[in-house]
Amino acid sequence: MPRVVDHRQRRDELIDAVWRLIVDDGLAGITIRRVAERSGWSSGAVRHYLPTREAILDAAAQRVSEVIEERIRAVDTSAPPLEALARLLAAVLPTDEQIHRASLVWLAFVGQAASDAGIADAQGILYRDLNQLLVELLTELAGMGFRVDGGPASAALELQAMLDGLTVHVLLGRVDADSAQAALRAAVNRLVTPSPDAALA
Amino acid sequence: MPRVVDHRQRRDELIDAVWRLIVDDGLAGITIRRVAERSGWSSGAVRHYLPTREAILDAAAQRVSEVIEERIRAVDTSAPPLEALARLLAAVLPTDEQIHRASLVWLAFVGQAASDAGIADAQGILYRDLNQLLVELLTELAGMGFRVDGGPASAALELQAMLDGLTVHVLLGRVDADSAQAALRAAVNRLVTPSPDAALA
Amino acid sequence: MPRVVDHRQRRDELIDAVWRLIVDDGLAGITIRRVAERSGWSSGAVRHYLPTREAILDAAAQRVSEVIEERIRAVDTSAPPLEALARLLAAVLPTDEQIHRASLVWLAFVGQAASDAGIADAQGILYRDLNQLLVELLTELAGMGFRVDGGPASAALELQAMLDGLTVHVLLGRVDADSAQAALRAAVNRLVTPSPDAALA
Amino acid sequence: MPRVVDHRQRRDELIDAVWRLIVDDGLAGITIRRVAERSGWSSGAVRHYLPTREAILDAAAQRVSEVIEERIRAVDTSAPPLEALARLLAAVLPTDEQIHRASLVWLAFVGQAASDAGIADAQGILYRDLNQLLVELLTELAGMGFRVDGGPASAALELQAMLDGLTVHVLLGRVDADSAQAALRAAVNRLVTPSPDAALA
DNA sequence: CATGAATGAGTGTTCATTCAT
DNA sequence: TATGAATGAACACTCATTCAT
Repeated sequence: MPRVVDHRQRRDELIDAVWRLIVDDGLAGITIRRVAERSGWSSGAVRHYLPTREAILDAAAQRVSEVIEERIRAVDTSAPPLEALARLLAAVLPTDEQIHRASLVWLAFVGQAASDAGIADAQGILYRDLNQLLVELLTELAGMGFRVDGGPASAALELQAMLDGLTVHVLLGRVDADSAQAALRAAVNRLVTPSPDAALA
Repeated sequence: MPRVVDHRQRRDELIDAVWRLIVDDGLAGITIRRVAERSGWSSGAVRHYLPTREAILDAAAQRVSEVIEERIRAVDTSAPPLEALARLLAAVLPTDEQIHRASLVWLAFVGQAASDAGIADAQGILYRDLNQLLVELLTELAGMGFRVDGGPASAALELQAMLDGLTVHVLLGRVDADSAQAALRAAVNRLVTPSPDAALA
Repeated sequence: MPRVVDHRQRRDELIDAVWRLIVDDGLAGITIRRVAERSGWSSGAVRHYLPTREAILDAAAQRVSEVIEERIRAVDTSAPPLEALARLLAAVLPTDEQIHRASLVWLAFVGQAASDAGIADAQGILYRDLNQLLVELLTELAGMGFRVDGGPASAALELQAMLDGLTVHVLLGRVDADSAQAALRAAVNRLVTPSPDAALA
Repeated sequence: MPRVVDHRQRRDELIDAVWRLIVDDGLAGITIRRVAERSGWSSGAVRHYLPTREAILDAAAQRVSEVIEERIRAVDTSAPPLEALARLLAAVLPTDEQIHRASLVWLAFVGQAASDAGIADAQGILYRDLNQLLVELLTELAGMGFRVDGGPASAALELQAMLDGLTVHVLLGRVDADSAQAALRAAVNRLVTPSPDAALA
């Protein structure tokens, strides 16, 4: 049993080294040797936990999803739904160090997803999970009498697109994180409005 | 007199081969040998026009910008501004074969832009040019009495983020092109509305 | 535990292969692939011990100095000083197989020393060590009442020049080793003569 | 006829470029491309005068011999023979810019001569011509009543060895030109002495 | 005579991977 | 579990050489 913990921890150390390499040099900078050097282990030891280069990249990509999912789950959904929605979107925008790093790695993999099934899977799960959560929240809001323009599915699609687009632009230094967050809030306010009925009530 | 060769055309042939390789195998699939094989030229001949791997990638990235800029310029801006705006956004979404290919290559490079100055430059120019055009159109609309929510700069930022986000999702098969286009149109209609004054007139 | 290997011995094997290549084809014949073939190892294995071409050449050049220094140290300096001097010079002339091979490699590197600091260093050490030893012996002889024409420093310079010149000519087949040795002995006898005082005694 | 002059002149230009490359980077720095760049001609043009790399190197090596032979022939042999001998040796030591450059190129080729017949030939001719001239002068001196230690052939061998050895050491910065010249003069004076008979006369 | 386009072999080097210890 | 020796293919790049113009 303690062995398992060791194994998990060692793998995490290695994946962290992979992330650092990706942040510094991009995906092209990932080689087993460099992962070994960065992590302080021998290349043979790396192989025990991440046997091939593909495994290394898959693990790093999967970890991105895990980290972001964790942030999503950490959002307090007991708040008023409109506030919860805003917090959720804020949680996945690259606003602090942790999510910024994770997003940089995500960005590095996005281009690979088009021609690499493993990467596409890891990113697809993240996409679908967030999409599902957005649809749920928007459906809940609709049930509470809010007007959700175009319906929950369509609104979720718009928000998620804007979220990913803003993430790209923030990471590439074209937009600052505050403007991105403001833009996202404005979009939410335009998509989800108090219903006329509610206003009458 | 030396053999006469149309340098521009040969370069274009080679870049086309590079694009095909990127579409098929992603950026990692680009090697000088493969470019040579795909293009039907020897590796030495490739070197005449694209002397290093970096030059190959830069040329391919720059071509993305050129192709998309061309599509932007081809949009009929003499149409009513709201229609022109819609057409512009439709023109850069991956709806037909040409822009789909270009966008796939764009996507492959997006992740590299974070750690490669040359790529970042080529993509930055495209970003700024489109941003400027969006701001201009939205400013024009504001001048015509439309209400542009948050002002032209903010609205342009939102639209461009959604555009890039949708592009990513369409390319990765998460959203179909029609839904993307509909989402974009809906966003425009929510951002740009006939002013109350105009309604009275 | 990793496979246990005698690094020193493996390196020596490789350097020996390098020497054989230099003797056969000159410096221009040194490529990593050829070193691998000659030594019977794979190119990747060569890299373990001599990671770059420069390292290969430096190691080969350094070995020349080591081999010749060893021969110098092997000279019996307890013999009468005039005899010791003659033996020293004979030891570094290409008279037997070992020194002949070493001198051929030395010759191959001499031309490189003018534009390669690493080679120049390896050869410079050898030059200075031999020069110092010559000066010491000549000084000793002067102290014993011999007349050293021009003084020890000047005489050492002359002898070392003649030694290297003779080496070149022997290696290039212009002079046979016996004539070279005779010439060197004659030069010594002309430079170092019994003093008139001693003659009187 | 004027064509021939052109051809000769063009070749000389090219060989001069080769020399400059050798002086700067050593023999390994010689490539046809670099010769073309240095000379200001296209690589195709170089080929007209020096069709292969081997031809380039042979021409450069041969020119060394020509330049040095010219210097030898320029020595005034009408001077008193002992003086003429000193002047001859001084003329071929790297004392001025021209002979220094030529000697650097000579040095670069010396190591190649052991494994390259073409180079060996060019250098062999120079060696033999100088040897012959030395033997002649020494024989003449012997005929004039001087004592030539060991006889003209042996003395020539010694002087030529010292000359080449000193050249190497001067070029590699181990000995300055003045000391070299002094050493050579001292050696001459030791080898060639006024005969006792002559002294009586 | 002169150009430079084109070839394809060869270079040093890096790499993922295997495996004996 | 862990090491690092060993392999050999692949990489970017350079080169000498050929040849159409």
